[in-house]
Amino acid sequence: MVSIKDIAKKAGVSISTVSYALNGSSKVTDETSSRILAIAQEMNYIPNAAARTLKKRETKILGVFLTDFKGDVYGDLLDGMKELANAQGYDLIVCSGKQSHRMLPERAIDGAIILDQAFASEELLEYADRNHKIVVLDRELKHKNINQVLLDNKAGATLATEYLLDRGHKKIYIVSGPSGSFDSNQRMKAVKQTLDRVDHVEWIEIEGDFKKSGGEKAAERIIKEYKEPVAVFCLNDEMAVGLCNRVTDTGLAIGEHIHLIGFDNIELTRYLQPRLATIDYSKRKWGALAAEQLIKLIAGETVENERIYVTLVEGESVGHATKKVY
Amino acid sequence: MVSIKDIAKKAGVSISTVSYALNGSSKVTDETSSRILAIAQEMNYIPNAAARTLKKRETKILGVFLTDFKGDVYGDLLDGMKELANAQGYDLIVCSGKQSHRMLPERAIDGAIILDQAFASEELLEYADRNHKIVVLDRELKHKNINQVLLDNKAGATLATEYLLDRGHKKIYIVSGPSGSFDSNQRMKAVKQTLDRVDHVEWIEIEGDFKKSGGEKAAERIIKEYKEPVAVFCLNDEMAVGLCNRVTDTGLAIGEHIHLIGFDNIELTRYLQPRLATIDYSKRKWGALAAEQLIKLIAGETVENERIYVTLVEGESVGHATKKVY
DNA sequence: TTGTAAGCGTTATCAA
DNA sequence: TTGATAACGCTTACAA
Repeated sequence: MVSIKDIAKKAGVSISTVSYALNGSSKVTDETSSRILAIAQEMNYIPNAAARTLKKRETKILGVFLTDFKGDVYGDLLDGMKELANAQGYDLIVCSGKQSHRMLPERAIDGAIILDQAFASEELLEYADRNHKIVVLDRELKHKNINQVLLDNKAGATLATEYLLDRGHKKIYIVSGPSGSFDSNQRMKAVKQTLDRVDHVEWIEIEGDFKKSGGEKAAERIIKEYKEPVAVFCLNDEMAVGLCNRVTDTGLAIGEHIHLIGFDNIELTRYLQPRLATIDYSKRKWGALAAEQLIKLIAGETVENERIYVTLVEGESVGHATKKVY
Repeated sequence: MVSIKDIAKKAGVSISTVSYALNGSSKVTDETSSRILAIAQEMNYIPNAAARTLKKRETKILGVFLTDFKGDVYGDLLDGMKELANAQGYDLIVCSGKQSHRMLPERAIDGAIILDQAFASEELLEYADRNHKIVVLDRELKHKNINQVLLDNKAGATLATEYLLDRGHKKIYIVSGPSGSFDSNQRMKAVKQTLDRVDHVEWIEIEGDFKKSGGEKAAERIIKEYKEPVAVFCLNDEMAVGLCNRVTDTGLAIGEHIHLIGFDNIELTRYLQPRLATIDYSKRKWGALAAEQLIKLIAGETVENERIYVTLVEGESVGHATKKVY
């Protein structure tokens, strides 16, 4: 491995001069500088990240922590983060699993973006106490070293619920996420608030898991209980997909007997028939904003918590209820 | 930041004793050791990765390089890698984009797994020459520091083609991947070999891109040229999904007018109607094997190139051709 | 069993 | 403008 020492020897200068030259400092003459640069090139010099990090106490790397590498939400989100990070001179790495948590306290990364309910809040607070910078996308956490960039779940869930109500539906199933999920809980709360304000609407909560299997299970129950057209709000699209899938085997039709709306607008839904009504938001922007906030935190700037806005996407999966008189 | 120096001071021992204790060396008495460990705990000591790496010249981190963070193939593949890596004491990080390449030469990782056609082979060979360890999943590359773990594309493409032939199809469209893709080229070659051996079969190649849009475009051409039932082999599932999607708008039916087979068995296809015939392989095993080979390379062991075996998954997307007499 | 000290490859301070 | 040198936090050969 060739180090600045080797270059210094070959160039007949000191290591500090080499370091300055390599870092483009104006302290060294253009002449020496270009001579050193040429030698470095010729010797195939590559700086050593560990040494630089040890000295500078920064890696210029951001880490994102995910529950697993599956999941349809991640693509654009990560691309958005990467794009912004790169533009600011940072690299982005994606990690998953408990083992990789150590990267933050051991300073293998300059900061972390969290999208993993399995990453305990207490652990995050510990790291924040040690002055590590964190952005959370999946919970509320108050700390000077932690910033939140959260979806406007309340607006989204309200939008979806009102959409069903506007179309005259009087019986609504809500398929929730796992009980620990922040997004699920927030969405559920908004749904209840909205429904509590109206009369003559029956609603039933079914506990789901944010995965396709949860939607399938919910479908089974709904089919069994089926008497007349009903509406269903799956608190995420992935469950809506599972539900659709399960329903197509039966005589019931989405958008006619079962009126379905989801949340997330994942790519997969574009391949559903009929098109799924859902709640949309820019995953790319979400990622970029998270990265931006993290970089600001690292730079020592104070930042406000941010909110990602959502919109309703209509779809033929929700039709009008057949009129009834009470 | 608390370092071993601080612990040494508090414990009244030297830093080397602290280091030995922390690393569980038997050179130090259990008594001193546990005293030191207690103090370390109490002081909230966390080792510094950069310092350790600088000294030991290893990070215990493996890097995977992907084209982007989208793509349906990755989930299980990455989980498989992570699982094996973790079991062997390694962490896995996922990187994307040219900027992150530096992690390998700068020694921020101990080795790399490549699944990104945009990562030039010349660049990889340079790194290999510098003694960095690499496993490639998307090309053939001969070097003592590079190992290949490739899909058995030939077997898969042959299986798929023969499946269509067995069912009596006489006109077959092949939708290829982008021209630079190793997988596409290998699959295409096997298709041609198989088809060259039979008579009375007409086949047409359509250049695709391995993305949904490529399948959609191919669908448009096939629909325009449609006279009687035809077979289509999309060289990956994602294009098959795009093709299906485009076809459902027309009067033509998959499995009846257009007999379709894909390659990859991505999760998405499970939500297609009718079920897509395709070529399957264990993405999890593929990932695990890649990680295993890389770790062996890093350990200095010599390893043989490996091959991932594939199987045919039948589906209603391919029916029997209506008999014809020539 | 414990301590001393060198060294990993950088950056950065201070002198020259 | 350049050079000597300390320091970053750790591991490890060698000495005590």
